[in-house]
Amino acid sequence: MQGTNHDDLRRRNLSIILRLVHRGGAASRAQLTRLTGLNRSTIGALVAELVERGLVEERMPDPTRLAGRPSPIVAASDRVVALALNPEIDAITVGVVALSGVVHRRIRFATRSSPTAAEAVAITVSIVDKLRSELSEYSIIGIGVAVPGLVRASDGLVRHAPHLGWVDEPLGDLLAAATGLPVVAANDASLGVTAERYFGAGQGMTDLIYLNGGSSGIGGGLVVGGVAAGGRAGYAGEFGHVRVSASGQKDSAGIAGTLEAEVTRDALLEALGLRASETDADTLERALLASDSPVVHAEVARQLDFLAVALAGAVNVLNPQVIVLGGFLSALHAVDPDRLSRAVAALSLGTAFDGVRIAPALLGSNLLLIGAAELAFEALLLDPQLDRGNTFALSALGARAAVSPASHPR
Amino acid sequence: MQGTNHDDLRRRNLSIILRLVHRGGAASRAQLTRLTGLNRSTIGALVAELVERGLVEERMPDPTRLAGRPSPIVAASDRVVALALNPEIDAITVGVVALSGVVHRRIRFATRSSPTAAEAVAITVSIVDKLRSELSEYSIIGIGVAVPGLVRASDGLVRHAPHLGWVDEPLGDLLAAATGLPVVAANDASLGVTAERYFGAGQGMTDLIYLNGGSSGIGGGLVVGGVAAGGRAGYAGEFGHVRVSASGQKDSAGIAGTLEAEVTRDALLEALGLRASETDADTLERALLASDSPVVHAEVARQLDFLAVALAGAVNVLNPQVIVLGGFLSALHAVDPDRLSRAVAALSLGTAFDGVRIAPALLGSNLLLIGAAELAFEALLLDPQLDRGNTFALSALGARAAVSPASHPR
DNA sequence: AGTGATACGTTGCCAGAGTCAACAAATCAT
DNA sequence: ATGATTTGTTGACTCTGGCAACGTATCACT
Repeated sequence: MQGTNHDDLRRRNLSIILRLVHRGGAASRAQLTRLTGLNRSTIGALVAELVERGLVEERMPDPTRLAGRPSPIVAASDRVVALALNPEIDAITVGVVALSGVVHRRIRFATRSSPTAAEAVAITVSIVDKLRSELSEYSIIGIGVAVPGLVRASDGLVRHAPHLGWVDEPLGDLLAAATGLPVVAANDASLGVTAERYFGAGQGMTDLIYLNGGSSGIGGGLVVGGVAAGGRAGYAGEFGHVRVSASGQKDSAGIAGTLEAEVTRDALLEALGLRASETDADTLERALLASDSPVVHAEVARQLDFLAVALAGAVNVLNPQVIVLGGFLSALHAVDPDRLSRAVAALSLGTAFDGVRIAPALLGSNLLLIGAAELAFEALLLDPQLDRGNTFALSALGARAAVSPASHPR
Repeated sequence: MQGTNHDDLRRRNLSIILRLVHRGGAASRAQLTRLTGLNRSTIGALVAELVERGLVEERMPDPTRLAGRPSPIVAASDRVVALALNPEIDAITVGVVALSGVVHRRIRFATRSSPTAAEAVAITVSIVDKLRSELSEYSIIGIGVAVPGLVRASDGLVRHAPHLGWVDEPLGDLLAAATGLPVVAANDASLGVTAERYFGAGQGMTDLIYLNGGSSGIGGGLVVGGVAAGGRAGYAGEFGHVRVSASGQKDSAGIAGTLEAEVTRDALLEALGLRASETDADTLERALLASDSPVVHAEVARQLDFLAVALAGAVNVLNPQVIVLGGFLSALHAVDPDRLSRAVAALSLGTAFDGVRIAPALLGSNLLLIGAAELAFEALLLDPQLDRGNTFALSALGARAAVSPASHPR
């Protein structure tokens, strides 16, 4: 329970304004005045400080059709960026995402085999090194990592990433040492919920559930009472391992009858007669919608019914406003939204399900990059007055081979 | 996204101090200084304001064995109270709970049959009326109601309380009109979690799950990321209706195979050969522990295994620090804690279950009164500067029959 | 075009809250 | 009794947001 003093007050207000323009998009000063309830002069002073720190930019007019003096538009800067990293089985993806929401760059480096943590770091460093000249024009806040597995929130230790074959890999520390930048890492699904919550299907929601179906399982995340649920150690959101059936079918963790064991993309592909390697999310959805095979329909119905058990459980316990489905779960939902709705309704309390919307995820392939960048931005959003040694980090990166990280000043 | 101005700052700091002494018990000024990080002089001023408002009292010294000038002890007032109300099938319980945590009074009014909402209000008013002289010495903040059913958080409308047979009863409005006091109502289980969180087995926890087993079902509540989860409309925490089995056994809401359908107190009593009416929670626990009947053991094992399914699901999704079990679930747990632990471990991700403690609820019969009072105190804790017209309310109460509530000033 | 209305940024002054430093007070240790 | 230590108290200070008057930029109507 921290007390609040004068400095905190300023910080908070700066933070609130920066959050507003970052998450809500550009806004006029007048709008900020109304949204925050602060005085015009105060907004003026706060915006001025943010401009001076290079965090926001003021664009003039904007074709306004209102009477009165036009209000300058305040927008989050394009030049303040976070690096986003997403290691996967067959590729490392690095993104350069601006505070304004723009994804400046997105580089996918395909790997022959699943990379080790050290390889992932090396590849990231080499990609970033190639971008040096471009990056030198930006202020780099830090690196956000979306890991397909369980990550300890405190230090970015990857506890267990089954698909990558990583166990207790100190990815966060390795990356920080190699780049000199602050690194934050989290589970990919929980970053998906962050992205969808601020920029996608969950905008403005305080209670939402997000489930993502990937090739290797089902993950998810949740927002409860406006707070992203991390749990005791950041492992919350593992909807895939919730039990939904009495069958003996086991999932990747060896637990029987779970959502992940019953609802799989592979089973859908098999029913459709498609190959996993050549089927992305959109193709799958189109194929499912186009199919009139009774086998496919039966499989879809079976999976929807199991999905409903998990969703109903979550509805009863969390009484959310919206359930967002991503990946192949979105395709599954698209085939027969009514069936899913009815099944969830049948298995949940009427009052709790009342008003719950089931919606497909809106953000596509940039989802994880945006989520990961958001994670890195969080420190800045929390304290816009924080000094950032971005130039340093970059030079450190260039000299990485020659100088040991420990010898850098600071 | 509200901005913070000077007044808010003061309010926040007052709020933080009041919360600290209310929830953490009495503390010296020096301790408050350390806890909040605020300046000594600031703490002095803030405490002085709280004293002046009658919300806290300063007791002198306290046998301290430290060197230095002794610091006055700041304690929440005994004279600032909330009324707590808990309507049940066979009784109405009214409590007078002080901000200090003391339960001044607890009056149980047995009813022959399940009371209607109007009857509950009438009984409450008459009980409060009898306490008039005692209450006149107190400052009454408001009324908190713990309802065994679904309550809309915004206005205290009881949507559905199956055991009382209430549907859409505007209990909150009725009580407010009859007493002139602010009324807040919530589900009894979610108030249980509040009470346990602040004063019981969940002290200091940011992520906890609470399940309570009552004679008529299983309810619960949860705290996620330090925030009590209410959900979209305050219906969160209905663990009883989560599906745990493929059986056709239906629960009170007509859903098959749920926790509430499989895990019941009646089944335990039947196995033990006991009568519901003459068995309270303690008796049940003792009987279960003493029994060596294989029938009883089998039933306990069966129920524990189903309970484990629900808990494991919650563990996977929420990654809590502690699971608190109340009511007959506490007794069930006491019989074979290891079995439950092992079963939950087997059904949840190792990393997510790692470090989760399963503990019995600590607060006994005052649980709901404390939780309900806490609900009523919340407004005061949020804004200690709020003016309260307590004297008014009391006189209004006495004159209730003669004067219509609308004609009261303010 | 000219004029008024409207909306908004700017400026200088003010009030309130927390900080700071010096001092006083109350205890323990020697 | 003296000093060390911890803490409350007091008044000067700083910083932040509020406020009101003023200036400015647009729209709408004549």
